[in-house]
Amino acid sequence: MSKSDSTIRDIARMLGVSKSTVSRALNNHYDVSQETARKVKELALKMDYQPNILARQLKLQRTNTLGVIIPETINRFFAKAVGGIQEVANGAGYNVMICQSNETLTLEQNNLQTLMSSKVDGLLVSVSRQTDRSDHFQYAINKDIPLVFFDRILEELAVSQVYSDNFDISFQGTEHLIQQGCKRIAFVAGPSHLFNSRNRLNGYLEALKANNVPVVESLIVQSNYQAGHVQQYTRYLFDAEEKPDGIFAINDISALEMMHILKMQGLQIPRDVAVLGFNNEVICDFVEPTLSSIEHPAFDMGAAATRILLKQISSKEITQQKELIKSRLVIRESSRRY
Amino acid sequence: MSKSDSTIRDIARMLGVSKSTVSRALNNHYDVSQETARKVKELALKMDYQPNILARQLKLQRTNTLGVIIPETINRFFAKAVGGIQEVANGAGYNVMICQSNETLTLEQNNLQTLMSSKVDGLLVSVSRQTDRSDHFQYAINKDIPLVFFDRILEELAVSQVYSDNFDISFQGTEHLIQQGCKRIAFVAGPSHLFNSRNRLNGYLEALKANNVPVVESLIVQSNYQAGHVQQYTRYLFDAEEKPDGIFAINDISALEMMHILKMQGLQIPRDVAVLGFNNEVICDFVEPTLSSIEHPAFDMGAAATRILLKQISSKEITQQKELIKSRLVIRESSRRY
DNA sequence: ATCTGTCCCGGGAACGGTACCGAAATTTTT
DNA sequence: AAAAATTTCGGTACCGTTCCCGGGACAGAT
Repeated sequence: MSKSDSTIRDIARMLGVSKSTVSRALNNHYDVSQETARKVKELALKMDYQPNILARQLKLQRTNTLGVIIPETINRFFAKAVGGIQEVANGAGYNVMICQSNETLTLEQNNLQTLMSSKVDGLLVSVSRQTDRSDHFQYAINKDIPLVFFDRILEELAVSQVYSDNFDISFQGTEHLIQQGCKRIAFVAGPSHLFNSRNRLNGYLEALKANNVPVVESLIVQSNYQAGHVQQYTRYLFDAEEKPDGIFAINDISALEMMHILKMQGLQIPRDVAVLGFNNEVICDFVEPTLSSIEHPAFDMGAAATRILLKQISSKEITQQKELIKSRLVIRESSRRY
Repeated sequence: MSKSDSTIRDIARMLGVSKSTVSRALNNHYDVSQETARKVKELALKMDYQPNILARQLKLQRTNTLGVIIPETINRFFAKAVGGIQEVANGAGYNVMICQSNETLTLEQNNLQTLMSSKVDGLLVSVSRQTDRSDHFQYAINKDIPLVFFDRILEELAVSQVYSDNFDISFQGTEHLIQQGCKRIAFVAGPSHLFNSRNRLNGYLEALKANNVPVVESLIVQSNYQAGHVQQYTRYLFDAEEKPDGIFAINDISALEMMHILKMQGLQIPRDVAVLGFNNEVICDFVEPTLSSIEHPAFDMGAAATRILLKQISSKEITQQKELIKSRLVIRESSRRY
C-alpha cells in the first residue's frame, strides 16, 4: 500500500512551523529566514515530498499544460510538429496533451471540449480536413483561452497563425516542372475549403499562367487524402486522350504509388512523366528514381507556434501574430530531365 | 474579459438550494427529487456551467488521465500504438498524456517524473532503446501506480506486459528465407539488452539450427536504429568474401535503403539477395520489387495494453497479466524466388 | 521610553468540487 | 395515533495548495 504521500502540512507539523512558512520556503519566497528554509528543504527531501500539482492547479487556476489538436499522429508531418511542440513546451515547464481529430469535425469538437474542460492554459491546433466552420474555436476564443493555429489554419479567425508559404512553394514546384519541359502537369488538389489546398492550387495555376502554359481542367484532380483514391485518379489521368507529362502529387506516399502504377505500365520516370512529391520523407532517397519533393518544416512550425502561444499566455495579451515558415524544394531524379 | 465561469455555488444560490443538492443533481445521484434535479440541470445548461475538473480531481484524488511514455511519435509503430491507446482510453472517459523519451534513458526518467507528479491514474510505457535498468519504474510501482508495458517491455518487472511473438515471427521469417533457397542470411540485430531484440535474434538462430544452416557470426550486424548506420553495415556485409544471399532487416526503411544500395551495385532482388523487412509500412506495396515484411499489430497492442491498464485501475488490484499479440508474415516479391 | 521599520511567521480564507452525517418532511407501517 | 421508514435536502469537513493580512520580535531612530 502506498504510504500516503507527505504533504506540506506534515512537514509543517514535524518542524513546528506553519503551512505557510513551508510553502514559502519551498517556493523560494522572501518572507522566510535562510535557516528555516534550509531545514524545510532538507526535510522535504528526506521525506521525498512531492507537491500535489492538483491542489496547486486548483488554487492557481492554471495547469501548465498546453492542449494540442492535430488530425493524426500517424501523419508524419504532424508527428514531427508534435516533436517541436513538446520540445519548446517542456523547455518552458509546460506539459502537453495531444488529441487526434482523425480528420473529422466532430472529433475535433470533442477534443476541444475535453481540452477546455481540462483547463489547459492554451491551445495549438491544426484543423481536420473536414473542418469548414469555426464556431467551436470562436467559443474558445470568447472564453479568452489563448489559441494558435499552425499549418492547417482558419484564416477567418482573429488569432495567431503559423503557416508555410504554400502558394510560393507550389509556384516554385510547378515552375520547376515546366522548366524540365513539362507541358501537361497533373495536379492533385486537396479539399478546396482548406486554406493550404487553395493556396497550393493557386500557386500551381499562377505558375502555369506566368509561363504561358495552358490550364487544363481535366489535369486537376481532387483528393481528400484518403487511401485507395490514388489508383482511381491515376487511372483517370492516364486513360485520358492526352496524358500528363508531369505530376505534382499531394504527398510522397501517393507520389510513390502513382510512380509504381506508371512503371507497371511501362512508363519511364522522369523521361515520360516527371514527378514531384510533397513532405520530403526519408524514403525519397531510397527509391528509383529518387523522388523530388518539398521539405515542409514541420518541427519548426510546431516549435514556432508553441513559442507564440507561450508568449501570449505569459503576456496575457490577445495579440494576433502571423508567422511564415519557408518550405524548400528538393530536386532529385524523378523530376530532373536535363 | 472572461465572465468568470459559473460554479456549482452560483447555481445553488440562484435556486435557493445547497451546493450538495446541486452536486447530487448534476451527478445523477439518488438523493434528490426529480423536480429539483430538472431545475438544476436546466439552469446549469442555461448558464453554460462546466464543472471544474481541477476541483474534482483534487477532491477525488484521481485525474482520469493515463500517462504514456514512448520512444518517438515519429516512429510509425508507436504512432499507431498511440491511436489504439487513445481510442480505448477516450472510450472509457480517460484522457491521455503522451511523452517521448527520444530513445534516451534520462528523458524517460524525466517523463516518468512529470507524469507521476501530474498524478496520472496509470502508465503505459514502451521503453527507450537505451533503457538497461528499471529502478525508475520500480519507484512508480512502489507508489502503487498501475503500470503496463507494451512492445518494448522490461521482463524483470512484476507488472502486466503486452508484447508480440518476436521469437516466433523471427523464426518464421528466417525459415521463409531458407525455404527460398538462402544459405547465408544476414541479420540486423537491435540492442542486445532489449527483450525484443534478444528474442528476434534467438528466433533467427533457432530457425537456422532447425534447418541445418550454419550460423555465421559475420553475417550478424548490430544496429541501434540510428540513421547513417545502414550504409555502413551494408558495405561491411557486401564487401566480405562471402556475401549474403538473404537479408532480414531491422525495419522497412532500412530494408529499402539496403535494397537501394544493392541495386546501385547491380545486384538483383530477390534473385541475388532476398530481402525481408519489418513493420509492413504502406510503402512496401509501392516499391520495386515490393517488399516482404512483418506486420506488427501496433494499434492492437496499444489498445490491449490500455484495456489491461483500465481494468487494473478500476479493480484496484495489482495483478500481473501477460498478453501476446500475434504478428504476421507478409510475403511479397522481394523475398519470393519460386 | 516611544515610534517606525524590517524581518519572520502563523492564521485563515480561498480555489470548486464531493461525500458523510444528520435532520426535516413526507409517507408507510404497526 | 404513534412509530418507523423513506425521501429529500442542508451543513460542513475535506482535498493540498497559495496568498493575503495581521501580528510579534527586534533593531535603530527620535
